[in-house]
This record gives sequence, C-alpha cells and structure tokens, in this order.
Amino acid sequence: MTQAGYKQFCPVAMASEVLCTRWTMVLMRELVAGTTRFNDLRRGVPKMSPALLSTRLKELESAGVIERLPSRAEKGVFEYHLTPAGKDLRPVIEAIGNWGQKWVESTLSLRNLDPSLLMWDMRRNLDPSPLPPLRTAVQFLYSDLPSTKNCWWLVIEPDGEVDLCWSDPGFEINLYVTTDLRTMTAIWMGLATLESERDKIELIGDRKIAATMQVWLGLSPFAKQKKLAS
Amino acid sequence: MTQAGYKQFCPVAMASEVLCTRWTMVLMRELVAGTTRFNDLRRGVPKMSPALLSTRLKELESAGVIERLPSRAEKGVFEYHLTPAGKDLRPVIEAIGNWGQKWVESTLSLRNLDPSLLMWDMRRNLDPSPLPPLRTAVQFLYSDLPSTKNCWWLVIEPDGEVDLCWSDPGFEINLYVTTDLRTMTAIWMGLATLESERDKIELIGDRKIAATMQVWLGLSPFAKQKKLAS
DNA sequence: CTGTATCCCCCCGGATACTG
DNA sequence: CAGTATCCGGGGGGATACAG
Repeated sequence: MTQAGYKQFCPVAMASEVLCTRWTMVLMRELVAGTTRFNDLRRGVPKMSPALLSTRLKELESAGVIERLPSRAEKGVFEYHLTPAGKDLRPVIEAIGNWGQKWVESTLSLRNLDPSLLMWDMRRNLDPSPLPPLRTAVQFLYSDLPSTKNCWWLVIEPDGEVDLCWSDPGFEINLYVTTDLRTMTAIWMGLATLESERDKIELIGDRKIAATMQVWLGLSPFAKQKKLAS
Repeated sequence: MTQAGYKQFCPVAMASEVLCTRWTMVLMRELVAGTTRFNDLRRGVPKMSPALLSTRLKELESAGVIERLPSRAEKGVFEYHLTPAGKDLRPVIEAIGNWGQKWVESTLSLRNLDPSLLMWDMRRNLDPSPLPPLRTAVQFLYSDLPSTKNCWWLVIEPDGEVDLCWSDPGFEINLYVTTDLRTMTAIWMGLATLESERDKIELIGDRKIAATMQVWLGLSPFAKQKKLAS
C-alpha cells in the first residue's frame, strides 16, 4: 500500500503517496471540515478502527499536513489542527467531492445510508441564522429504522451552537420531522428537495421553523454541484 | 483496499473508492495526459505490474471513467479513452499535482530520479514551435549514469511529432546536452532553470536551438506552481 | 503489442480488548 | 476521553512467465 511508494518524481505521485491510502482522503475531509478531536473524528469515520485512525493521524503529522497540539480549552486533551499545507488540501477535497457528486450514481451513494453519519453531518452544516434567538429543538424520526436508532434530536442553542442527541434531551420540541432515512439523506445531499419530497416527509410543530427548514438545514457542501450521472 | 468500500454516502468517500486505490491516481494522470495504449501506459507507470495495470483499467472502465475501444488507426489494437466523467477528473489531478508541487519537499521528489520517465515526460510536453521546420535531433547524455541508460535522443519531426530513442537514431545531431540526471529533472520540474544551472549543464551544437531550449523544453505541467516546502 | 495466468508473500487493516 | 496492544486472516499486489 504505502508499502514502498511509486518511485516517481511527479508531484501527483508524491502527493498520492500521502493522500491515496485507505481511509486517508475520507479522514482529510473530516479534518478539513474542522473536526479536531480523536473521538469526534471517530464519529465522522465510524467504520475506521481506532488503531488505523491513530496510524493515519501520525502519518499525516509526519507528512506535515496536521499538527497534534494540546487543547487550549481542556487540559490533558489533544487536538489535531491543519497546518498551512493541510489547509491547502481543501481544493483537493473539494475537487474530489464535486466530481463524486457529479458522476457517482446516486443509487450507489444511497446504498450507504447511515443515520448517525447523516445527523453528524447535519449538525455540522446547520445554519442557525433563520431560527429565532431561542433554544430550538428538532426531533428527527426515521420511521423505517429499528427503534434503537430511529430517533435523533438537534438542539440549537441561542448562541448558535448545535448539539446532537440520540436520547431525548427533555426540552420542549419545536419541530417534529418524520420521514425515512433515504429521503432525508437525498434531501441533505441535494439530490431532492423538501418540496419535491413533501409527500414523504411530515413536519409537525412550529410553522415558521418548518417553513424555513430548507434554509436552516444547510445541506451537504457538495449539494450545489450539478449531478450528471443518474 | 477496495476491499469493501467506506460505507459512506459522502461524495468524497464514493469518489475515493474509485480513485484512491494503489496506483490509480498515477495511472489517471497518465490517461488525463492523453496516453491511450497499454504499453504506452506501462512506460508512464513502469513500476506497476501489467497484471495490476490491467485490473485497474477494468475497474476504471466499470466505474465509467474510461472506455476501451478498438484503434481507428491500427486494427487489432485497443485504446483507452476518457469518458466525459474521466475528462472531468482533470481538475482533481491538477489539484493534487499542484498541491504536491507546492508542499512535497523537493529532496523527496528528487530521490526518485528515473531517466526513462523523465525523457518520456519530456517527449510529451515538448513544444516544437520555436524550432526550425526541419527534423531536429537532440542528444541527452547523463554523465552520472551507467552507459546502458545514460544516452537518449529526442527527434522532432517537421510535423511536430516527437520520438524518443534510447539507441542512436543515426540522424545528424543538432544539439548535444550533457548534464546529470538530477539537474535535468530539477529543471524540468521547474525547481531550477537552465540559467541557474548553467555551470552544471553543457550545450553543444546549433546555437539557436540551444538558445531557445528553455522554451521548447516545455517543462512539467506543474512547473508553474510555486514551491513552498523546501 | 496487448494483455493473462499463476504463484505466493507480506502486510494492511479489521476486530476486540484494554489502559492511563 | 484518547488512544494502545495484540491477534490474525484475507487479499492486494509484486514478480515472472507466457499466450493470442
């Protein structure tokens, strides 16, 4: 794999030695998105074993792409931050993501549904600006999933911080969203809209919050890229 | 590697399943550069075994990135051509190459010197326009290499076609270039210039051809990208 | 020239458990 | 929370020879 390198002076080959090993590009997407802590990275890359995650982080560090630094906020905790070289990988991630959005068939993408991944991404890209300056709680119920994994809550604090819960936070719920996982994922990826899927999605609660959902929902960073593959 | 996929609907993950397997990105660079035939691809990716090359080509074909078509020119010969999806990978290759040029230390790149690869790339990017409309033959002698691999000839035909030879083509030689492989590679990569290395490179022959060498040499597609890593 | 066929090693990386 | 330790199997892919 990394098992020797390509022995080519070409910059594409040299960069590929760093980036094109298993899981690395997906991990970089997570880092470029701003995740800094080990267990947060694990949530973004749940199928990657912690051992391999640790290995890759060290490789990226020695490649000069990330730095491991003690957290300013909490002592005894470390954070992984992009170096300038790492920040400069954003165009690479964007190019790959845009290509994937444009050319990978959505039937293939939508074969990989995962509610925790979807909710984790939704949390990250949620745009609180159209919401009232009060704590807002939204419940997502995926009617096609077993009860252990079908109910999620997003809690948007007045300061704009967003929390994701998998157990009832106990707050008053301002909006109940009921749909199936595939529909919600397609909407979030930009493959469909709330409008186009309105017969598959049920919104109950505050009408203003429901009306602005297409805005505060945020969507995937690649949702704007036009799709050309079926 | 491909051994299961990432199980993520994210376009970055889906695209990485196609692109981020061993050798694939380097092979794509070759295809994006316009190489179409199996043995030409082998020259561009010499350390890749033919079996794996064949496997990757099939994977790329089934991913919809390339098409295998019978050659129009020669019968019984097949060619690999980019599909629209494949052509759309050019920005991805460029992003990765530019990042590599900018951030991978040149001492690392220059550890992977290879005269046949360099000459093959030079052949491809050579710009015949400043040369006279006659057959032009240039000999490259790498004084630091064993005699089996130290002498190469580029023959530029009047129609602009460029041939690479590793045995004396027998034509009159218009320019003799003598240097070491590292210097020539650094120049071609844009890490140095003919001017900056003039004490390490000897040009004998037609003075006009020598004078325009920095132009007709063409350089790597990534040579213009500024270098930030030492 | 354009690939296939085969062999086989090695090591990648998945799983799981555990620790400071 | 932030990783490490260990085990182990499967298969990726390198090497080589050969075939249409």
